[in-house]
Amino acid sequence: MKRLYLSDTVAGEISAYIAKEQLAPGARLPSLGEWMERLEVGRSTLREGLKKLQAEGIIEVVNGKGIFVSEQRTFQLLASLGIHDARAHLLEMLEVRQALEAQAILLAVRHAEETAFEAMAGHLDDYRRARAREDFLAVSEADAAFHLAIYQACGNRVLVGLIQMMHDELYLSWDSPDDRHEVFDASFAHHEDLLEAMRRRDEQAALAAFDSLVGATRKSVEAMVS
Amino acid sequence: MKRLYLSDTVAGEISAYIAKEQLAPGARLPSLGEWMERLEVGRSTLREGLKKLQAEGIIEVVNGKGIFVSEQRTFQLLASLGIHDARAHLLEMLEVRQALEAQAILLAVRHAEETAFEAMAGHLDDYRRARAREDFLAVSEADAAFHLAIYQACGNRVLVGLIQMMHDELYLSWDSPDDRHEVFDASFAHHEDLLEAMRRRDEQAALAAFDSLVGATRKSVEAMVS
DNA sequence: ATTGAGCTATCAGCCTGTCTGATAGCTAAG
DNA sequence: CTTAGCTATCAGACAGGCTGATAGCTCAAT
Repeated sequence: MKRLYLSDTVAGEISAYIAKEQLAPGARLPSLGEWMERLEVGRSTLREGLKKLQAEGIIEVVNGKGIFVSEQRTFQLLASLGIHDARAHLLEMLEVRQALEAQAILLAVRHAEETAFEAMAGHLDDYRRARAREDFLAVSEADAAFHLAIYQACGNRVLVGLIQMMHDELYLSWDSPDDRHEVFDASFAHHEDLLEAMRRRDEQAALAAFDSLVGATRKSVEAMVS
Repeated sequence: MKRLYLSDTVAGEISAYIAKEQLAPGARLPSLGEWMERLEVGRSTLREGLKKLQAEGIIEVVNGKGIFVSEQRTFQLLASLGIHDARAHLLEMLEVRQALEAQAILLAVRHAEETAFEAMAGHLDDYRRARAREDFLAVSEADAAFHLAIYQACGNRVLVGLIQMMHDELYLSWDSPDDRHEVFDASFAHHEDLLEAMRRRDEQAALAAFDSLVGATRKSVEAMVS
C-alpha cells in the first residue's frame, strides 16, 4: 500500500486545474504564492509537486516569468537513459543520429522505390528555392522533409521512430536557428551528391556523401558547445 | 537554449551515481543529509531533484526508511514508437542494433584504452571455456559481457543506453535460449577477429568482422521468424 | 515623438532552521 | 522468549529570507 504524499496531491490538484480551466499550451498558471495560499501548502511542498509535473512534461517553470503549460510533450528519451543535461551530450546524440541515419540511407539505397527518390528531389528543389530567397525557416523545413523522406524510404519503422526521437531531442536543445544558416549553406551540395548516389544505388558513394554532410554539421555543433 | 537549474543537475548527479556504483534495483542510496553534504546543496533543492528522479521511475523515496533504486524500470521504447508486436519487428530491431553497435565499435577503435581491450579478451576467454564445457548459459553471459565492454569503451553514454534498451527489448522477445547454441558456435571466430582488429586500431577490419558476426545472427533470426 | 537607460515590482531558484511523522533496532520488563 | 517502550534515524512539511531573472514603467537625452 502506497503512502500518499502531499506533494503528489498538489501535483494532482494543479493538473486538475489545467484540465478544468482547459488551459492551452503556453498558458500561464497562477504563481507560486497564489498556489501556496490556494492549496494551503508550504513552498517546498508546492515546488516538489511542480517538479513532478515538470518531469512529466505537463508544465514548464521559468525563473523570473512564471509557471506555464508545456508547449509540446517531449519523448523523454534522454531522461529514460538517465541523462539530464542534454547540452552536455549534444555531440554524443549527433554521433548516434549519424549511425542511425547512415543505416537508413543504406537500407533506402537497397529497398527504396523510384517514387521515393522523386519525392526527395522535390524537397531538394524547395531547399534550393528557399535558400535563394534567404528564407531560412523554409530551408530548415525542406531539409527536414528531405531527410524524413529518406528515413521513410528505408522501410524500417523502428529506425524511423528512433531517428525522429533523436531529432526532436536535438531540436529542443538547439533553439537558435541563426546558427544553422551557415550549416545549411555549406551542406547543400552534399545533399545533391547524396540523392544522386542513392538513385544510382551506389551504397559507397551515398555513405561518403552523407559523411561529408555530417562533417559540416558536426563542426558547427562543436563550435557551439565549446 | 534551456536554462540549467541546480535541481536538475542534482538529479543528474544522483542518477550518475547509480550508474557508476552499478546499484541493483532495491539497493539503498545515501540519505538526504549525506547528499546535502556531498553535493553541497540545500535540502529543498535536493528534494526537487529526487522528486524528478521519482517521477521518472528511477528511484523511490520512502518516508522513514530512505531512498532506493526502483524495482522495475520499464523502458517502453517500442511502445512509445507505437509498436506493439515486438516479434513482428525483430528484424528491424536487429538492423537498428547493428547500426548502433557498428558505431560503438568505430568509436571504441578510436578512443578505447588498452585496458578496455584486455577486459574484452577476458570475456572472450570465458566464452571459449564455457563453450568447451557446453554451458550455454555461461556462453550467453560471456557474449553479453564482451559486447557490453565494447559499448562502454566507446565513451558515448547515449549510445550505450540506446543499445542496452534495444538489447533488453530483443531479449524479451527471444525466449528460447536453445535457438542460440548454433549462433554462438558459428560466431566465436568472428568475435576473435573483431577483437584483434580493434586492438590493431583497424577500423575497416573491425567493421568487416562485425559484419560477418551479424550475418550469422541474422540468418538464424530469419529462420526463426519464418 | 522616439529611443534608451535605469528603476522597480514580480516572479522563481535556492538556502536554512525547525517541527512532525514514520520506521527499525535496541533494551528492559513481564 | 516475548513484548512494550525508548531512541536513533530517516523523510515530509513548513516559514521565511536571500539571490537572480524578467518585464514593464518612468524619465531624461536626442
